[in-house]
Amino acid sequence: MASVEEIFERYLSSRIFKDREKLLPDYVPEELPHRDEQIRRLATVLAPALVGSRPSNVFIYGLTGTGKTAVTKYVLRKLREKARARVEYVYINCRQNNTSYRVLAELAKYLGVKVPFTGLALGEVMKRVLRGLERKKRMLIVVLDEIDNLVKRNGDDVLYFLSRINEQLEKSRVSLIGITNDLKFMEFLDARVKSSLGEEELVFPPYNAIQLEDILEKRAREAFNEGVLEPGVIKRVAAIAARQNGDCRLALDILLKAADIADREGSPRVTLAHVDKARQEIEKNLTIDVIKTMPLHVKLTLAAVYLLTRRGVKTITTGMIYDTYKDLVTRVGIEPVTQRRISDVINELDMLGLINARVVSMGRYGRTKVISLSASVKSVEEGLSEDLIMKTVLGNTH
DNA sequence: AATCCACAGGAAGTGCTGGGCG
DNA sequence: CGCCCAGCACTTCCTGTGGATT
Repeated sequence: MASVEEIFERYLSSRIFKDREKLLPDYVPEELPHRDEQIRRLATVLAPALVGSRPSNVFIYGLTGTGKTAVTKYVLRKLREKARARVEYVYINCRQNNTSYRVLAELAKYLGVKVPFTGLALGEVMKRVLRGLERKKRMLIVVLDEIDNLVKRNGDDVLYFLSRINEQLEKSRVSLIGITNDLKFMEFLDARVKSSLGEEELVFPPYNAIQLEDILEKRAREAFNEGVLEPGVIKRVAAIAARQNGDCRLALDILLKAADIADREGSPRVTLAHVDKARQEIEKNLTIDVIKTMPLHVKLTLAAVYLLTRRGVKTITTGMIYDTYKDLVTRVGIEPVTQRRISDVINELDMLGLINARVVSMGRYGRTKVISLSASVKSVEEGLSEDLIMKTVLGNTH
């Protein structure tokens, strides 16, 4: 075991990083390669704000890691500089603030209006937001990132409110920018919200391997000392990310992790082996983190799938999972939830990417879902065993 | 061609939490 | 204090259905 001094000392003498910050996910670089088209279009749409006229609402589509958030922040920052305080923007992430109430509360907080984090009626929060806006006397651009999280759970009442808010405002104006990685998102919306929100649409295509390489190359020059990357490292990282729908965030994640691993090992260079290790570790940590934070019955359901898989069952169905689940539950002395609920839980696990579920008709033998584990058996095992109850349940099941 | 399985998944409601407001 | 609010995990009750078997 290295002493604290040794750890710090080694970190300071690291010859790998020049500026590690440049690889962190919230860093927005001064240059966004291969997004000129999107930057130009967004700037064109927002430009009217400079002369005090309300820009059209914008809707931005694109898979994760295609630069949607980065481009939006980039353009808005420039806009605010040029506009000299006449234009402001709020950025609200709807994955963290995933209810109608929380989004409005976040907006209120930005406006300097006091709103408790629970307890009020929605209408009351809307009133306060309105009052806060009038007091501001500004052009405000509201960015709702990962907006699909909001609508799928809560419906579009907040969106409806926001999209018609200008009718109730005299001294201020509001424009909306909605960002989503769900391409079918618009279908969920009320027609009126749809037409209002989709005044302008912007699509962010995924990066291909060559573009990713280019981006990584530029970023690596800022973040690393010269010559620390073994040849082929960037190509490998780009290739992995390109396979994952051209996800640039993932690419930067892997690169950072690989460098961290190399650093920790005291290696003077980042090698291809480090990249592979980083990819595995990221994948594993992701699933373990998800599993750790799941509620008990979801964990038990996943455990049921895990057990059936380990027993070598060929086609796992909803009914089988429910039976195994009930078995596990009674073993810990808890009341089982209904099959209806487990049916939903299975869908949740599917969406989290931990399992793979698809509806299949087996004719005479009914219509059900066929489920398979899609996360690695090992990470599931590890994720579940962090839970004390799960540990005992799985412990005496062989 | 009709049947019927084993669920899917919608709708509505309940009970609880953690907080309002007057 | 009593009543109201949003959100959540869950229940109850329900209708719908693809296709192998009869």
